[in-house]
Amino acid sequence: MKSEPDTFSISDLYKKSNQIEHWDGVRNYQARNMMRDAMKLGDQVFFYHSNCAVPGIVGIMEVVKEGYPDFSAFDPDDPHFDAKSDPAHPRWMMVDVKYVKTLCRIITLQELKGYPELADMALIRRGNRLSIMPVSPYQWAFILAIG
DNA sequence: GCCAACGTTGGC
DNA sequence: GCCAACGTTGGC
Repeated sequence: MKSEPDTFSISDLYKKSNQIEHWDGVRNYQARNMMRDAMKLGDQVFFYHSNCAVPGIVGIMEVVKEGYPDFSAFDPDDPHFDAKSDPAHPRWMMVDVKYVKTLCRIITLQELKGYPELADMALIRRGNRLSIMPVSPYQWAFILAIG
């Protein structure tokens, strides 16, 4: 899962009470579908810092609540407000994630691009701007091992 | 700040 | 349903 550290970084998650945050504001159908259908309780997730000086994987978190309506879409004062989503027919979903650990170093996008083993990763493929992407068990183990 | 790559919107 | 215009993402 990507987040811009200027907006919400892994240390912001660390500082949350219970170290839990709801992953609101995602307004992309593919990403929503993953939170709605694919992400299950206890699933581990990489935290990726995007749109910053050194983009890359910075830590690990865990799904502690499965997909449910993103209430930030209902609030006209919220920057992620969407009039087409209402509580009766919520369009956008989110999950809750909990801090697990911060990696000892940033595994940078530049480094990730260098491994043939990761060539199939959605993150690596050119032009992929999804904010939530799948990681295969092999890719997960590989990245943990180089971290 | 630039710009390529996407996703969304809306006229037709 | 097509597709041009537009907005956004995010690396660089």
